[in-house]
Amino acid sequence: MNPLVSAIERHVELSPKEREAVESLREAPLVRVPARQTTLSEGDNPRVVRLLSQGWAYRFKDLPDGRRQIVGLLLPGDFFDLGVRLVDEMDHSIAALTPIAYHAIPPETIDRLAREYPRIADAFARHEHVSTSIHREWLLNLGRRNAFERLAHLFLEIFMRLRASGSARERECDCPLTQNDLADATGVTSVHLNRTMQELRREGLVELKSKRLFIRDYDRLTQVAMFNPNYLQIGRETRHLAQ
Amino acid sequence: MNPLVSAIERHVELSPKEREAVESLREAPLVRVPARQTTLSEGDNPRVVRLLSQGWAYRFKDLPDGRRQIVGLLLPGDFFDLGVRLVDEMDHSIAALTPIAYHAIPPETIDRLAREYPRIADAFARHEHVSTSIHREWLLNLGRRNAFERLAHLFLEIFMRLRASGSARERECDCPLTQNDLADATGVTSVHLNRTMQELRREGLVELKSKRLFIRDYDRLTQVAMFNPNYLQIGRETRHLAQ
DNA sequence: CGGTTTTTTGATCTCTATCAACTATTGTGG
DNA sequence: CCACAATAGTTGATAGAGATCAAAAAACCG
Repeated sequence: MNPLVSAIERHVELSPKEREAVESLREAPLVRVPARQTTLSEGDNPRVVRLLSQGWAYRFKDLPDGRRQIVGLLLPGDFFDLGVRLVDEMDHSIAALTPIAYHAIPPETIDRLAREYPRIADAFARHEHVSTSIHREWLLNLGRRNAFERLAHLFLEIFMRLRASGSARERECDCPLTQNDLADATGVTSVHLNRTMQELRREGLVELKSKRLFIRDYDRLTQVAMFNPNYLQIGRETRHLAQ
Repeated sequence: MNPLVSAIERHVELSPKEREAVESLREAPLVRVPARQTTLSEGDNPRVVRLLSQGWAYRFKDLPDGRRQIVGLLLPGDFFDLGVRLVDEMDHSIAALTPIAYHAIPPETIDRLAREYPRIADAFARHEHVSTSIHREWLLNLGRRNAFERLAHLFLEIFMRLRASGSARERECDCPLTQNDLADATGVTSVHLNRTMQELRREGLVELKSKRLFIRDYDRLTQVAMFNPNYLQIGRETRHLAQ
């Protein structure tokens, strides 16, 4: 199953015709960006809707003095801002984490699809809604969880999102983030992140080696992270697979 | 100028007919909620779109062990989740900060308005988009600013948002949050928040007394907060007033 | 294989949490 | 309008999580 269709079908069931319409988005020009390159900067005026086809990217913001915060991860099948056409200045930046390829879709195509197929419009809206819910969960993460819990939570989110798109195995998945990236996502320094990661490892909860994440104790991990998957709006059947 | 119309008109210019259509939202039944009451809980299935007419509210999430994080403020004129009809489980809760009154609008009314008046649909979308941008700025706030900078930033956001809706004076505005609320919004304890607030006062930046916020040194405040108003998408003319 | 990036370690400092009063302010019923 | 209760703000002492700085070890890459 390809992550693009499933990212939409996770939200609504599609008729064959609708699925075909969604698939047609893949005809939009494909743009490749090397790893670690910023593809969209705060202040830019984005002119197309982007649909991530391959690779991982992240949203980030930075402060004048160089402090940086990753505010979200983009996985294959994710849109970068469906509502972007309405906005004239990006409030944040987006960079490739790995080499990526995205489809550059003219906003009119999105509008047309949404107009012709109300269920697809709903799916787009839900996709945006989930992105926002994720932001809120991250706010809780940064504001009220400690480093250990935060990292546990982040790993679980990655694992759950990948599994929902069919890209994870039973208890492992890709995770191309460096400790530096993880530190920028969890709001700690990389030194402290390193120590926190060792603790997760020592506790037999999670291991990360050669860009691959291994969940060693799923139950205890969800417990220490106080992970409640409802914010991801993953359907019942998918959530069921979690057990 | 009433905050409802201006909240929409901030985003797009309306024709008299469009303005009338927006005004018609105020015919929706008005619901009153006493201060400090939770009006919508995580897990609930919201059936209407709510438009805050009077008073302040906040979004929050909490952890099983009682830690709580405020993830956003709702001011008069704000919608609580236009996209709510698409969702079957709230990912967060909403509570009244002061006594509030909101309009309970059937989702069909929103849909109809959006269908009939594309510019209003755009305004709705922008409103949602700004809410999301605010979440991202808060992520930066919690992840990378220290307590002093965070609080300075929060005060500026409140001031700027109120001023954009015409509810602030030159250098002061309402601010009904207790120190406990401010602590929950900035991710620190109330004791530490108290000390941070004293420092802001001592430095001659901001004062808060009897629920009223006084900006004592706007320039230095924006500087220490590293405040960049672009995320609020406040129009050029409004931003101009900031000086 | 040599150079770069990433991970790891140790020592020390600082910011924020915690706990436990205490004071001031606000609000309410008599 | 006062009295008292409840809420909100303040203080001090101490503990702990996470930051900082500097450098070494390990992994990765062309």
